[in-house]
Amino acid sequence: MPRVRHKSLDCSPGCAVEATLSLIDGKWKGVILYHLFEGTLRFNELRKRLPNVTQRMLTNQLRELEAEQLIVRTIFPVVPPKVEYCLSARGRSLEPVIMALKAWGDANLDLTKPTETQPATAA
Amino acid sequence: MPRVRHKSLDCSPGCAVEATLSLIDGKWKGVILYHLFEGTLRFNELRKRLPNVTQRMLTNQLRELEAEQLIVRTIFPVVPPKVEYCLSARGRSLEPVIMALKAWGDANLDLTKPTETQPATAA
DNA sequence: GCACATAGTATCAAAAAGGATACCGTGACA
DNA sequence: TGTCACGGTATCCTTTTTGATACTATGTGC
Repeated sequence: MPRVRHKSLDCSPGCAVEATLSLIDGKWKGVILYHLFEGTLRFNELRKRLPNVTQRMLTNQLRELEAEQLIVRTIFPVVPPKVEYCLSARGRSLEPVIMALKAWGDANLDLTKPTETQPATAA
Repeated sequence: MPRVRHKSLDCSPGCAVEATLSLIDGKWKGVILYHLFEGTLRFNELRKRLPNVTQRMLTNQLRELEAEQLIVRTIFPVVPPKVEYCLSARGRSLEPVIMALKAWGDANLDLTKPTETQPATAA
């Protein structure tokens, strides 16, 4: 059982909000989950989608998500090593949360992709 | 400007998820926002609704939420001091997010209120 | 033998988040 | 004068999260 954000929330109203947040609030977790909604991905595939993530952080966060049973990690007995990650049913049920987060971010935050897709027209 | 969770997300797909999370992921922020959806609250009213929160943490988190323009802090020129907190329009637009978090937590997490409402039947 | 691909692990350090506790300023009232 | 209500602030400390960097194990192919 990883980090417990609140020792005891005494389940006052709203505690479910905090409890859910505590499962997904580590750096990169939100975006990891977002990408896994598209389907199963391997370690390096995930890594390529997350700019600037370190191996260590990616591993750590994946392990925590796994421990909370939000994702499933499948190890293949082959060489080179092959490991796949996909959402569990429980993880998949977070879709409304993740999509609400994305929708709010898209609507309310100025997230500009410097170049690459949209050449400096809105930058 | 408080903590920046990612120096630069380069706005890869899904970065809005992380960006939004970074605004609400401090301890107590989720539940603070939840309570403010019911309406304006004073410092001590909030405090009473959050078991175990320290003054320091409550103040800090409120200040951060204010800095991100999610809440509005109104100071009344009276003694004893009177300060009110309410959601900004921007903060109010987070309702789908907060409610999705709560719904998921209610459905998927075993949040048992030790006693008070339900005398030790499920504890 | 070496290089490769893959998914890590190990170790140390820096930065950030959160906790504990005492203290503070103001006007009003007895 | 002291006490009260209120919303803090100050200070020091502990814990957690994240970062940086080097190293690892395995089979395969040259």
